[in-house]
Amino acid sequence: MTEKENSKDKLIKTASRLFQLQGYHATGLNQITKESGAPKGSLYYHFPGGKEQLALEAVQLTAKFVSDQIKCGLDSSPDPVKAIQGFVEDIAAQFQKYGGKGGVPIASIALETALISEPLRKACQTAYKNFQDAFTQKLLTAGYETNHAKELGIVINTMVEGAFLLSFTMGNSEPLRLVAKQIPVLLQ
Amino acid sequence: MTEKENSKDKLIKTASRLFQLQGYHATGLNQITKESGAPKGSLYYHFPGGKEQLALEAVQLTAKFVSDQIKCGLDSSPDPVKAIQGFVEDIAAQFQKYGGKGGVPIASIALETALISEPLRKACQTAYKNFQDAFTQKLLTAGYETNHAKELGIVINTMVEGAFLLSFTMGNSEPLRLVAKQIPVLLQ
DNA sequence: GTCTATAGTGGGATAGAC
DNA sequence: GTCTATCCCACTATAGAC
Repeated sequence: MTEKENSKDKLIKTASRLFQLQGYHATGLNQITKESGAPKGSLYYHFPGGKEQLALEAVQLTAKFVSDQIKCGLDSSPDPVKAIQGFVEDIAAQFQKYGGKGGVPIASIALETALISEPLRKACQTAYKNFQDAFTQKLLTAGYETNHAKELGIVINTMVEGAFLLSFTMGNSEPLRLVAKQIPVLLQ
Repeated sequence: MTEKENSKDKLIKTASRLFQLQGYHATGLNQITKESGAPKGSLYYHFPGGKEQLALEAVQLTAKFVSDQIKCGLDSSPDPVKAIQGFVEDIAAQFQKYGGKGGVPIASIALETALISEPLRKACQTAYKNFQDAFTQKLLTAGYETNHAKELGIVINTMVEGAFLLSFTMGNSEPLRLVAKQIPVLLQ
């Protein structure tokens, strides 16, 4: 295995960041190759499917990153209420650290491409399902009834996504913090 | 006053629909003028500020439409729990009626433009604030304490937006329906 | 108020050398 | 694996006639 980061990985990483920041249509392949530092001629070699394929792999990278972040965050406490609440508070803190200028993972690509690219829509769908599963698993481990845990996993995911979207738009972490505050009510 | 719809209104209405469906960058001014039926040369006469100004007025139109829809929906019952729950259920039903292909109001433009156009960001922010106020007012009328009503208004807004985004991406109204189901828990 | 033409830019994608 | 050149297309915006 190579120690150095190869061109393909650099392209995916940069694409992942730029798509999240600027959205799908506003991000050009020129900008991606330039900022990635990858050779300019290598894009269509690694991604014969062009922009769509690159976006697909970028979504998968973002999804894995976020998914790991959720699972790691939920390990902070055996109590699911404290763990999930703490996780959302962490997101709020992280949001403020970047001045609310970091973009919203997955959501931009999901909204822009769900109706025009079924592969991209499915990738975003899979991402969200994995997020939900992470919450659901935590609740199952804590003894929640199966169906209840599944439903709450989805609802928590919706709250976090919605709060992220609102905090981003308002330039203010209040929605994220308020969602964190309501977690105990929801999980009572 | 003119009985017929003027060109400016037709442009705003079409822009509002297309931006919601396709997003900001994927929607061209050519398509808007064509589908609106407005004279092709009239766009920059009515909107000297170009695409940004048109989008601004489109966001305001969408915002007013959604805001009225919320207020109207919340009038269905004096009980805030039933009213809000019924409203979210109505959204879910409406979502399914259009096969989940109607796009998400405000969110697409918010995500695509918040970092590149402060006027558009503020328009989206104002839209969300109005949505939140509608929920908050309902809770205040029902006797909820001021601060609690404000916080819940924001949280309900985040849940609806998040559920809309997830339902749209998953092509499934389940997130919206599950959020409706949790409203009584949240507002207990 | 509306029309046409066009400037000027940048997009995604391909071909063929190396 | 990488590079350069290039094609074709779409976009926003402006100028100037009517």
